[in-house]
Amino acid sequence: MTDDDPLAFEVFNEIGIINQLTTAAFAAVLPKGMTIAQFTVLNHFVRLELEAQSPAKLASAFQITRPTMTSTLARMEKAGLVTIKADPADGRGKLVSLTAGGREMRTECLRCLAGPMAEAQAVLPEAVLKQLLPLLRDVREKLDRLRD
Amino acid sequence: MTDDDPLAFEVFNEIGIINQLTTAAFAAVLPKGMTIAQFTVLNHFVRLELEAQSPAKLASAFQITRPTMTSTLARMEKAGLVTIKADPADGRGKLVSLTAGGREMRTECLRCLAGPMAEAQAVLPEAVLKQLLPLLRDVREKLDRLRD
DNA sequence: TGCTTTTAGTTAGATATCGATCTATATGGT
DNA sequence: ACCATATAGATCGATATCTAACTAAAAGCA
Repeated sequence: MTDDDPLAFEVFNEIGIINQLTTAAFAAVLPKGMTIAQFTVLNHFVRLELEAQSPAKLASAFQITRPTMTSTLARMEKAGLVTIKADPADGRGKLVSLTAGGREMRTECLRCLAGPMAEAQAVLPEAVLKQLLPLLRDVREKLDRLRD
Repeated sequence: MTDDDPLAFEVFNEIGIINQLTTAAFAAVLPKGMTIAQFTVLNHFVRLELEAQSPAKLASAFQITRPTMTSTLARMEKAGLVTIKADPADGRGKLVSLTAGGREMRTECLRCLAGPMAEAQAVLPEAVLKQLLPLLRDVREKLDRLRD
């Protein structure tokens, strides 16, 4: 807003607002009971063609803490979107798998997201997005490396 | 991650991750009990040199809903960071003001944030940030307009 | 004036998120 | 083999966020 802020601060501020606007818009159109967090998990399994994955790996893939993933997975299991079994190879671990219902829900979510997505793409010039993507990837990777 | 995603989707995804990384890093260093949301309110008052502001205007400034602002302000009032009075000019409204304690807390937060901020700026080339800022502002404004 | 609509704020209920802490199991070093 | 450390999950308590629904007051309009 003002000029006396560090550049990075203003960048992070814009990013925060954009994140809020997009997640709110997307969440609003998802099927009743579905959330972005849950959709993200469904999408992860399908896109990477995973059979089974541990909660810890899922948490780390999305940069969230294990307790967060525990609670999200519990809701997803309750909703019949995933199954959670003990890991036979590791007494501490669990293995999460997608159910058929989870797969269908992911497809349904994609259908629901298409509208807002198209709206966004309609107002955002492709040139801007193409410029943004590599810059954001660079920032994300550098911040990610900073994390440890 | 994969190539078959719409460009905008990937951009929003990167933005989401960056947001998560930065807010987590900043939140971690704030004084006990302080949060990003509360700091943002403190900062807003000081930067814009506001005497008093209604909760509704604050909510709209940060793109959050009024219920969210209600709860954040309630915690801030309890912590002695702001005062909340009835608006004499509008029977429905309230007026929020910073207390001396709130002002001090904002300064203290800035001190705490300086470290992580410097770390971030150290790894993020200024050139990249300078390129990013106008692009992000453009995207934010367009998405914001889409909201209504 | 009086009714309708809009706006401000709150309350309730839900999810996501975190840090701190606990239990159980695995791993590593002596 | 044994003990110390590290890792996987779960539990707890807190905050931020949303939508839906409610109350009260202002604004608009006939």
